[in-house]
Amino acid sequence: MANVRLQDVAELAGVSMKTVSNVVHDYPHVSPGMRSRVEAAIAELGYRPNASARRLATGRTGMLSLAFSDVSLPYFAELARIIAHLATARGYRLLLEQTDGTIESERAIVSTREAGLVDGVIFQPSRMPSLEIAKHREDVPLVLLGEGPAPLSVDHVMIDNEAAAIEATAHLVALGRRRIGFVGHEEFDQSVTSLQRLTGYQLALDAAGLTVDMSLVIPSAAISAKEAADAVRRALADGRVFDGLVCRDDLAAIGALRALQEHGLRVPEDVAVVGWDDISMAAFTHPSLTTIAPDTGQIATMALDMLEERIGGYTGLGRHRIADYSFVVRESAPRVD
Amino acid sequence: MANVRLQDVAELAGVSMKTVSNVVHDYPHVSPGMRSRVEAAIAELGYRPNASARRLATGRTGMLSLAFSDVSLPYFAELARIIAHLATARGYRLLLEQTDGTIESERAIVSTREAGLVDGVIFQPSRMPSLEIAKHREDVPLVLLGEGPAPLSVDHVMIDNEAAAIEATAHLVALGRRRIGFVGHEEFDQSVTSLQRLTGYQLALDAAGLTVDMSLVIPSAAISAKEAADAVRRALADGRVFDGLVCRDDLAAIGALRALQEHGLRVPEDVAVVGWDDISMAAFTHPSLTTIAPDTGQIATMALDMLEERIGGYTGLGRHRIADYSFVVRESAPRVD
DNA sequence: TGGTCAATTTACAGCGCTGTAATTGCATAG
DNA sequence: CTATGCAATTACAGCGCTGTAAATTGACCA
Repeated sequence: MANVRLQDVAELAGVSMKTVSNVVHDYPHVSPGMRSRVEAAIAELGYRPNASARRLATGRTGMLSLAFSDVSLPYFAELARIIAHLATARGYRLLLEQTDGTIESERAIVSTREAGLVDGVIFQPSRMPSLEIAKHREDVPLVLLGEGPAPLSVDHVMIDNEAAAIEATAHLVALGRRRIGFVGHEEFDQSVTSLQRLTGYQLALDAAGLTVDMSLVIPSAAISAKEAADAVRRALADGRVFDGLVCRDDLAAIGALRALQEHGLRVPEDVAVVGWDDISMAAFTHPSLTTIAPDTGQIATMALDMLEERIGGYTGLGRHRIADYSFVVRESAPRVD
Repeated sequence: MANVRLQDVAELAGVSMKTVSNVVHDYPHVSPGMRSRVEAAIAELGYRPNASARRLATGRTGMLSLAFSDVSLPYFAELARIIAHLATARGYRLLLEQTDGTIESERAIVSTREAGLVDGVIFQPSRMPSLEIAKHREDVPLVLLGEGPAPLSVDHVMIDNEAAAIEATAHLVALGRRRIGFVGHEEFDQSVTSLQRLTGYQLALDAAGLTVDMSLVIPSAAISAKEAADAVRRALADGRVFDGLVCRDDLAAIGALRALQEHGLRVPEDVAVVGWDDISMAAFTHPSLTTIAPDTGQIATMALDMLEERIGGYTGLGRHRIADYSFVVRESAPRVD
């Protein structure tokens, strides 16, 4: 059971280490006789290759790390699932890194203390602007998710947050809503994501000839259903009146739904609500959520494609890819007839 | 920028490799002068230790793998979050492995092809019985989550599913419910978890002098809100009548809530619902969910404690630890007055 | 019987770091 | 002024695998 080495297998089979190595790797030019002899020896000794040694010799780890604030946020969990699957299909294992949205952890992601830990990193920052990321960057291939355009020395994948926010807001306008609020962005220390969505919201109101009423822009102490619900409760208690709500994400929408219902307001009759992310739960809330659905499969694929190109040695400028999204209409803000 | 080695730093500082290594590791017996000289050289060259080489030399990887069916299930995502945090605090990084609940992937988890990939594995099986796990087991430290008691050569952490199911069911009985169903377990190929919960449900009904009506035991095609909702919809369309529902997990409960509401039934007035897991969403559904809340922090801590003992060389028999849970009463099955 | 060429197989030098054992330097005691 | 002991530092042999280049084998043909 103790550590069996390539050497041991080689001795038992009476061949060189390299031949055993070739058999293990299905190297084509190995004669059938040799192959079966070696395989027998491998089976007899219960040999298993040592990953660390292989990595040291080849310089590749076969691992990618995926970094974002918090896996327990459904959007990230669902994204992690997809990326993990695709990465596995490409022969990589996935390391999970949570930053909790603190800038220190984010810096730690970008400037790794150790070399040779992973072959590449997929990172969705929430605090660091890409300018700083570009500076801190070490020589590990890196692809950013969900960041805005910026001094690009690093690859990016994102959806057009602004356009999506415009679409969501315009949908509420088309439903005849006039007092449309925005819910769930950070109160201070705005993330780039929230900012882009807010911008789209404002642009759409503007285009519809509506003015933004700042009392209807309701920040939340954190990205969570709880904080969003609290924020909306306070706004309602405060006497704010709205007939439509664009939410920073589905969690905020779920919190808002809850607060509205507690307050005796009907969704969508009294207040129409649009969420963001299309987490799987969005189809099962009551009412179900109309929401922006980023094409996470495409996001994951684009990110992995670019990452593999970098790993393969590509050193061009940062690329900036826009992934698709769709607008999923459900009960909380039904289709316009 | 190219690879700087310990050797390079040593030459620049005019000392031996080992001294540099000692500085890097904060080895106590290094004179202050030497230390600062070496640190200057490290900074000048931008040296970063190579993880693979270190691992090969020490035999430790500093990585744990966490394996379960699917990170996008909220319970697992939330568990992963906690385990990742605690693991980080103990100096480990977490590798994510999803099995999709297939027995092949589960076998792959237990009988790793490569040695030296991770120092230990935390694994929540959904298909493999622990007897088979015990057989397939390679020599990587392993702790199982959520498995039932069984031929124990492997460590386990679980909550008392049966007792919790009894408590949940008894709560509905105490609310005066007499036609209590069970929702959301697998239709075929029952997971151990579902089985234990079903057993508790039956025992509690039995203890209350109620007979189990098999038409109220509603399996679901998969562990998801969607399938649970479909199953409940079919049951209702079928004319089945119930006034209480014990759900295999919160996802099933959320699906059930949705199907009941579509059918015009009020929760909890017409049907009281109890979920399981206390995922963070459980407090924000409408109505919020009464649910079994496993102490995931404790589960994670126990698992890591045992795993570290194994990594440290402990080779005793498998231990079987029972973690706490609490019963959280919310709107979907309110407190008995 | 060689000669030629391609298919197999091998020897060996690292990959970069750590553990062990040995060595050096230096202060204190005798 | 030497003996003693301890702290600081070093030399070096691996950890187990792979890539390279060279060696061997064998088939086939002249």
